[in-house]
Formats: sequence, structure tokens, C-alpha cells
Amino acid sequence: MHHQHKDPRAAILDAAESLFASQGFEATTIKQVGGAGRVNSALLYYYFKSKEGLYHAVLTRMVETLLTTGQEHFEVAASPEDAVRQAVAAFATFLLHHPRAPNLFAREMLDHEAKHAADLLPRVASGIFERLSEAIRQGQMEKAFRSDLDPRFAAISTIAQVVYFAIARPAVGVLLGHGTTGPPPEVTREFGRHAADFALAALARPRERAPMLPLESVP
Amino acid sequence: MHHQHKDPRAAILDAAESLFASQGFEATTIKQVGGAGRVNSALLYYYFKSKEGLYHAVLTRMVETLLTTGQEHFEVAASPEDAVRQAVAAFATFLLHHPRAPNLFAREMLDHEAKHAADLLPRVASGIFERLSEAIRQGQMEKAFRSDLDPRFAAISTIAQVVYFAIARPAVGVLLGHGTTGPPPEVTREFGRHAADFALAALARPRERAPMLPLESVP
DNA sequence: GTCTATAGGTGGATAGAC
DNA sequence: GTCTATCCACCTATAGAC
Repeated sequence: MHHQHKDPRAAILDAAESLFASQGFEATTIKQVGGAGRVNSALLYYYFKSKEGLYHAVLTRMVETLLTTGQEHFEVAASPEDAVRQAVAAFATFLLHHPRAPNLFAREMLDHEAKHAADLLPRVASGIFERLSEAIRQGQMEKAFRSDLDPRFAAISTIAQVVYFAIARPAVGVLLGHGTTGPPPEVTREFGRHAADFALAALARPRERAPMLPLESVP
Repeated sequence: MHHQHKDPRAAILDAAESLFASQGFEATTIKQVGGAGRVNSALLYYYFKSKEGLYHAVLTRMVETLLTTGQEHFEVAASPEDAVRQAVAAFATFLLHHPRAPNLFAREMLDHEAKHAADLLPRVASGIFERLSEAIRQGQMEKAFRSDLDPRFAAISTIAQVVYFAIARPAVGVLLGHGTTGPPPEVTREFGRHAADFALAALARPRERAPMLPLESVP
């Protein structure tokens, strides 16, 4: 999975990302980072100001990747329905390559109330959530979606499913009968499809319109 | 908010619950617990085996409360639709009284892969998730819900919304324009209603049936 | 049951050789 | 740029007086 690094800086970043995500910031020691990255642990202070500085660098790099992935998916969306599917797919793709990413972000919310991500959150908000909300609003205007749901709330509900599934892996695993190690990859992919279906089913107009019929014909 | 305690054990539990939830297990020190509970910090080792033992006691007490709340709500559910609303309401009620609870559980998943909650998760699974899944399955059999969604996945999607909203408060706050302190209580309640609506909209049968009509009359 | 004092161990960070 | 050695702060846990 992980290839050898010539660049010590990248090696440190990779090791730190993995450790912070799996153990948390406080529980991860400088020496663990050095060990995992096969780099002298004192070297960390040459490339980064402090343990916190390293942490911030890890968060920043990950957000950039997420934004790029989101960008690529939204670009190919042809309709509001498609945009919803693409938004879910963007997260699913991102999670496939960075399985621990939700852990890292979730921790940042929990441990530091997003203090270190204060400059990053608005970029995620405008880069992904706002675009999804906008697509939903668009679908409502085009009468493709029901209009009694708040577009921003609906966007949160959509993304929440897949992010929760990733964060609460142990709990979800127990619920689905796979134990605390969490569900196998196949089930995870299956849930990704389900999440898009669930969101689109919620957004769908409740009853079939009778298109093209004059109003008088409706009882 | 917090009343004075005569019972040092309860004082320690309350202080630890609050601190573990807001800072995490590793970042919380014994002396902070003692300080917040107005109890000598060495006393902790008289009532609990260790810092880990205290942590486990906090988790256990919280799960019991959640299960009781869930129980009470499910008991009054008269229909599958009602059960879905009651499940969301159970979590909403619980979160109202224990705003930091999701943080605590989320941390346990993230920091320790639910190691300390291994004995608690099955109880939550069977006490709440299974009952919600069962209600959804029931609704599908009664033709009240669409039948192309996996009941267990649908249960996860339903709960995911409200739990995600609680965990990702800072991110959700930024998205909705309230800053990293998170949305005000009113918006939180509003989202609770939305979550139930969203889930029921997703579960609803896609088109209106023509009830009681003989089959031949359908074109 | 409650408190003081402290042992024993570890972690972040730096100084300075190479 | 990289490594060794180490300082200092702080944390968990216990011993033992009261």
C-alpha cells in the first residue's frame, strides 16, 4: 500500500495522517510518527513548527484532496438528480482512497471544536455543501424534486448518511452482524448506492403528476 | 445547570462525562476531573479501579439512559410511520438532555474502535436499531412503505441524519451560516423535524395507489 | 472515606555534533 | 539535513497519614 519515500516531509505527513486518524492527536506521540515514517523523530521539528503544526498540515492536505474530488464529480453532473448522485459518489470515492479521512475530520470537530480547521471549513462548505444545496434547489425549481424540504437540510441529510456510516463503522458493523471490525467493503459499496437512492427517494415528488393534462380533468 | 452533589461517586461520574465528551479520554486528566467535580482527585481511585474504569462506567451509564429513552418512545408507537418518528424523537430527546453524548460515543468509535463499548454496542443494536429496522420491515409488508429499500440500511440512514448533525456541529454551523459554534437550538429542533420528514419521504411508496379499485380498471 | 505527597514513567521539544 | 542525548513538564497511580 505505502511506497517508500525519498522525501522525508511526505513520509512524515503520511505517517502522521494515518496515526492521527486511527488514534487521535493527543494519543499519537512524536516518536510513533517517526517510527511509522521511518524517519528520525527529531526531524519532525525541522520540517514543521510543532506537533500542532504537523497536524494542521495533515488536515490541509486532506481538505484539498476532498475539494478536488468534489470538483471533478460536480463537473460531470448533468441534472439535479445527477448532482445528488455525484455528491454521494464524490464522498464514496474519496473515502475509498482515504478510509480514515472521516475519522480525522470527526476528531477535529470533537477534540478541538474545529479550531484547527477554522480556515478549512468554509472552503468545504462552499466547495461541496453549497453546490449540493444549490443543485437541490434547482431541482425543486424545475419541479423534479418536492419543494417542501429545505435544500440545505436535505443536503446535510444526504451527506450525513455516508459520513455517519464511515465514522460509526464499529456500531454499524454490529448492527449489520459483522462485529466491531465493521462491514466488509462490498457492504460499504452497497450502502453507498443505498444512500443515493434513499436521498433521491426522499427528494422525489410524492405523487405522479398527470403531465400534459388540462387542469379541469383533475377531480 | 449542575447541582451540588453529596455523593462523590456521582460527582466524579458527572464531571468525567462532561470532560471526556468535550475533550476526549486521553486529553482529560485525573486532576481536571477532581477539580470539575470538587472532589480530591485521588478519591477517584477509591471509587474506580483506574482512569479506564471510570471511563467505562461513564459509557455504561449513558447507554442505559439511551436505552431507557428509546424504550419509552417505542412503546407508544402505533404504526410503522409512527415508529420512525418516535425513533428520531427518541434520539432528539436524548440529545436534548445529553448534548455531548454523541461526542462521547463517536470518540469511543474513533479512539478505541469501540473497544470499551464492545459489551454495550449489541445492547444498543438490539434495543434501538433492530426495533427500528423491524418497524420499517413491518411497514413494507403492510405496503405502507416502498419495498425496494433495505430496512436495516434505511434505519441507519434515518438515525445517521440526527447523529451526524450533533457530531458535526461546527461544520453544520458553518454550512448554515452560524459559524463554528454551531446552529442555535431552534435550528437543531427544526432539523429534527426535517430528519423525520426526510426519512418518511424516502420510505413512502413512490406513487399513490388507487385503493379499493378492481385491478381491471388500471390501464 | 478523604487528603498529602510523591514515586515512576512518558511525552514534546531543543541543543548541538556531524 | 540528519541524528544523539537530554531537559523539563506533566500525568497516572499509590503509599500512608488522618
